[in-house]
Amino acid sequence: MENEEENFIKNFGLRLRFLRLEKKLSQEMLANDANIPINQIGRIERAEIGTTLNTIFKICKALDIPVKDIFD
Amino acid sequence: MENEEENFIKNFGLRLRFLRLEKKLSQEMLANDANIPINQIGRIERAEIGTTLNTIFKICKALDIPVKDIFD
DNA sequence: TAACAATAACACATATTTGTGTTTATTATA
DNA sequence: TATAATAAACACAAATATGTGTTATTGTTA
Repeated sequence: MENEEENFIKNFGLRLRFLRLEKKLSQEMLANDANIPINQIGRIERAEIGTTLNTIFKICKALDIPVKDIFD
Repeated sequence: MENEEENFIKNFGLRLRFLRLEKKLSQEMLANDANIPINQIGRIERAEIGTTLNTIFKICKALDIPVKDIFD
């Protein structure tokens, strides 16, 4: 049985990866657009961290999607 | 001219407060339900901090709403 | 007014994320 | 194979959030 919170973080990471690839962006390109470190995208996608509102906002802006869409 | 990220954090706080009051919960009651410190709710509502995925998940679960609803 | 509940506003140690850099795997392509 | 592009994995300091506690302020009600 999985931990609920960990599962949420993992799903968030998978969703981010899906949306990023959908736009045909590399982690590096997205990181540059969002003005965050290159490694940060990978850490989030691999669910190593539970990122913050600031980073979520910057990423969604770079992906050109409403923030709520990343929680679908 | 407002900073976009700060504005996002502020809106998140206002939205949380609205949803909490809608359910007629005090900060303390919500904090207990979400199993987070009492002060944390206030800090988020006042936009003192840009909270993390973990806390967002716990709060939304306590409010009994999908996470995406807090980003409307 | 007095008493109470709720929130704000502090302080401080701990935990986590962020930012920066480097190195190693992996994947795709010529 | 060889090369390049991409991603993973690692380390570490700095910044921020969390967790805990206390005190002050605000709002409501008797």
